[in-house]
Amino acid sequence: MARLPVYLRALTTLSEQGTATCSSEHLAAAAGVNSAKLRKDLSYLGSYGTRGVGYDVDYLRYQIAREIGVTQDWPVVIVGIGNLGHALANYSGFRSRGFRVVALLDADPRRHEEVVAGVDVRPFDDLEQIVRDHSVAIGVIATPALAAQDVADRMVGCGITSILNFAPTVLSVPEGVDVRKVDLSIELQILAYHEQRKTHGATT
Amino acid sequence: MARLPVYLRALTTLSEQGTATCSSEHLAAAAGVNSAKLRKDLSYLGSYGTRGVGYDVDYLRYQIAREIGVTQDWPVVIVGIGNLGHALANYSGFRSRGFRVVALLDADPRRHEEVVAGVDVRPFDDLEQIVRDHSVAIGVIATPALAAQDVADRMVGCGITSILNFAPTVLSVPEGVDVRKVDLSIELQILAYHEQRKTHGATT
DNA sequence: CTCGGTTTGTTCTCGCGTTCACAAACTCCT
DNA sequence: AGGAGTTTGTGAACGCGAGAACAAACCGAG
Ligand SMILES: NC(=O)c1ccc[n+]([C@@H]2O[C@H](COP(=O)([O-])OP(=O)(O)OC[C@H]3O[C@@H](n4cnc5c(N)ncnc54)[C@H](O)[C@@H]3O)[C@@H](O)[C@H]2O)c1
Ligand SMILES: NC(=O)c1ccc[n+]([C@@H]2O[C@H](COP(=O)([O-])OP(=O)(O)OC[C@H]3O[C@@H](n4cnc5c(N)ncnc54)[C@H](O)[C@@H]3O)[C@@H](O)[C@H]2O)c1
Repeated sequence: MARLPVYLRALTTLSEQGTATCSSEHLAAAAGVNSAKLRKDLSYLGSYGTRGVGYDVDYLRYQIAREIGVTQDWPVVIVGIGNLGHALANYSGFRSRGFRVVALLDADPRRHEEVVAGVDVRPFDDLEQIVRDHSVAIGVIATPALAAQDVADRMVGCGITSILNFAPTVLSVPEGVDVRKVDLSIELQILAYHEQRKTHGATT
Repeated sequence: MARLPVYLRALTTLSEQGTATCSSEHLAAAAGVNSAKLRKDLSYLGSYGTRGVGYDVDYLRYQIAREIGVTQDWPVVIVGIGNLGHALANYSGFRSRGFRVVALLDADPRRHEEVVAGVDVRPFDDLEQIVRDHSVAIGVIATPALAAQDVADRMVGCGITSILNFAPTVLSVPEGVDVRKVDLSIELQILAYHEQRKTHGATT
């Protein structure tokens, strides 16, 4: 389920606050979901709670982390080191959650002199070798929209099976490759849509 | 619906390619959805297609833009001009879609000397005045997680009713305020989850 | 040991979104 | 003008996730 990471973060927060055990009601409130939904999600992993008591925070946290795969170390490559690529490379929240940026790639030779967050920017053509050397399975695309499909094809071609795409394009990839799209303009447009309905008061 | 912006972008692409009219099948492929779903979504706005022919690209594009509210100009404030805030402020895709960044706010006085993308960074305490002067309805939070709830409260307090949150926290806001959350770590964790299932081959 | 209070795990129902399938409507060719 | 082919708009069935409700299990007090 896509909610497990949210639970994981809520549990981490609780653990840092010194909470040793918590009820589904409490955790659900921290995660912003219904308590019945939370219990159903957790029961899908197994019976890690104790009736009448609740869940052991650290134990449940480990179980969810194991289920998601955060106990492993995931090597990641980022392609397109522009505005967004810089921010992503500098983001500490990735490493702390088991994701290790092994390479930053860009097609622009002028970028290749840069070192961002301790990793030097390398030519995009190094992709195949880097993916092979580090067994990379996850790639991040932060290039302009026009280049995104080409980058995705190259990624798929050398064995990457999960792509996080920031470019505003629908990528076509073969079966078995997961793509998640983050489109900030669309997020804003959805907000604007609701905003317009609020003020304009359309009822239809 | 949350898919309208996707259709809008697909239509824009088609228009730039010189396509004057298109079938629901064609547009659905470009948007990555089922054609029946697309037709039902569009019929919700009205009957803008012609049977046996398809949809007039530019006409439909305008109708969707009007429905979403992209024909208007939406003033936006960004709070937290760190790594991510810089990238957002520099992003040209916002302005081209009707969103105008009227202010960049940060609590750190050292940031106040900076000018990012032609807009100078101002103290966070200027929030109320800026929102009032520009009738801002949409706020973007790019601060660390600990500050996010405080920032959201201040935003709500001065009349902002739509928030785009990049901090990894669940914000609690009163009824009537929309919050959309973008959490990149969660996106990666979802990919890792599927990745693990692929390789490890769990069947349960 | 028993009983009341508490909380999980699960079942059942409801509602929504998706998808199929088809009639209505339009174009073009003859 | 008429018919064949094409495409929209929509009614109906399907599937699935969400939420309510309840029984089973656990703890602690007496
Ligand atoms: N900056 C933002 O806040 C933001 C917000 C939303 C979406 N986006 C999207 O993210 C993407 C990147 O945005 P940005 O602001 O960083 O753009 P940018 O122009 O600053 O950076 C793009 C980088 O990609 C590199 N590049 C171009 N073609 C390439 C290729 N074929 N292979 C490898 N690298 C290539 C360029 O050299 C450049 O360094 C864009 O698609 C944009 O629409 C950005
Ligand atoms: N950088 C990324 O790529 C990335 C990716 C995913 C999520 N995030 C999240 O986005 C947020 C920002 O990330 P970042 O890398 O830009 O962090 P950052 O530390 O570079 O920037 C945060 C900025 O917020 C300012 N700030 C702190 N408290 C504030 C307050 N109360 N009011 C106003 N401004 C305040 C700081 O002065 C700083 O300039 C974080 O919550 C982070 O978890 C960032």
